[in-house]
Amino acid sequence: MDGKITSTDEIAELIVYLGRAARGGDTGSDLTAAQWTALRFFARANHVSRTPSAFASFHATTRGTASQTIKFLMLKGYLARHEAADDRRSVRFDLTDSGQEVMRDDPLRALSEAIDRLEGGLRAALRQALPSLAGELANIRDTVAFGTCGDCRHFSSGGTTSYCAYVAAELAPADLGRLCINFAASGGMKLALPGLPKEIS
Amino acid sequence: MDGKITSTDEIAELIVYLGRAARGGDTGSDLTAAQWTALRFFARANHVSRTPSAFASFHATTRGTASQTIKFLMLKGYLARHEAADDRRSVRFDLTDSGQEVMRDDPLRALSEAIDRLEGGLRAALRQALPSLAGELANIRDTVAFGTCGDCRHFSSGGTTSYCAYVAAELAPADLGRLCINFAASGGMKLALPGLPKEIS
DNA sequence: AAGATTAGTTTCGAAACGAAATCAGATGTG
DNA sequence: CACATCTGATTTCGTTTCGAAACTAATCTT
Repeated sequence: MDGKITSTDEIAELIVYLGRAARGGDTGSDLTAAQWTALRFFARANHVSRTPSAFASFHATTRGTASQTIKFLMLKGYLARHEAADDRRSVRFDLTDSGQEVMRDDPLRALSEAIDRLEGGLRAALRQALPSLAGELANIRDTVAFGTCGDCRHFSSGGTTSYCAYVAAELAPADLGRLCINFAASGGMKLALPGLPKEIS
Repeated sequence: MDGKITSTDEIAELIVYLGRAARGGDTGSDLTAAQWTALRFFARANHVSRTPSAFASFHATTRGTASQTIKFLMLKGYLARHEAADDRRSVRFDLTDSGQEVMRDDPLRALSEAIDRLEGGLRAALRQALPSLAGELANIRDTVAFGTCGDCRHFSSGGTTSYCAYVAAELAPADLGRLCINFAASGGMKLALPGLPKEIS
């Protein structure tokens, strides 16, 4: 195998390039790239996933580093810390009003705008291809994948209600489009079971 | 505008997520993420773009930081330094044989494999959508875009020959799929002209 | 009850980074 | 030509980020 550049490699590199180009936008705010990623994660994760460990896993870093990032956001007043009721080791972080507000300056908005200007068919293709890629990559790497409840195998829709078989409970409608650490792709992928679900707090 | 999560935002976040998830793969090699990005860049940039400045622009960092990363790769013996013939301030870095070899352990390979397993239509859509996104994003940000010669406005194909209007010279066939710092999207985008082209050395 | 796991945090050293200063060569203007 | 300006590359310095490891506490397993 020589160093030939294939079309596939070009795509892979473009994804990395876009991801990096989008992260630092200098919107004048005072958050670093890691802090933006964390704030974004806590804004978009469902309530069982808004923990330091889940964020560390999502961000492919250690829990220690994740703790530091979160601590800073808490000092800034963008995140509020809540202790879980069922497991006293666990904590959950939610965006404060001030955190919601600063999210409006998310530098990722520029990328979103670029996506909005894409031709509709291409955007639909992205909407289909990227989650699939995330699942495949997690499979190859043998790590946990992230995805939204609506795309998850544990999810089932019964008429007007939404149910998650993993936490064995009804889902809030808002959670349908949210990230979950217990995500399992609908295809034939392996589950990553770290134990079994607890009550939702 | 409240904090509602749109499908477009999901796509943007997925791109960032994939870009980060792909970067650190722990292939057992001794390169950091920044060093991998640099090595990959010098492996895939055409010969007028294999300079510290071009890499700094590509990687959205300063020339100083870029110099350090490159210096390390040179100490490792992965990059060779060549002084440009036409402009004696300028230097060019090329992969050594040893650099070519270590590229086989590129952690990005996992993402490439995932892309390879995509259904063909989706892969083609990515191949079309991502360069377009890169151009749009650069446009919004008012920065320089990167793209391959084959997608570039300066490029024209005359039968068996390939020509670049920017350097006013024939293109090596291998450069067609290579990154160029003088890239201009085919659409109606602005040019970033830092002067005018010199001879190719 | 004892050991193993898991969640979260803290500490510490290495790496990345931005800003600024330096130097050499190239370009532009009067 | 002389002078100012600009560009490409590098070095230094201080700050920030990050990963690894150590640590505490709670939970799970047997």
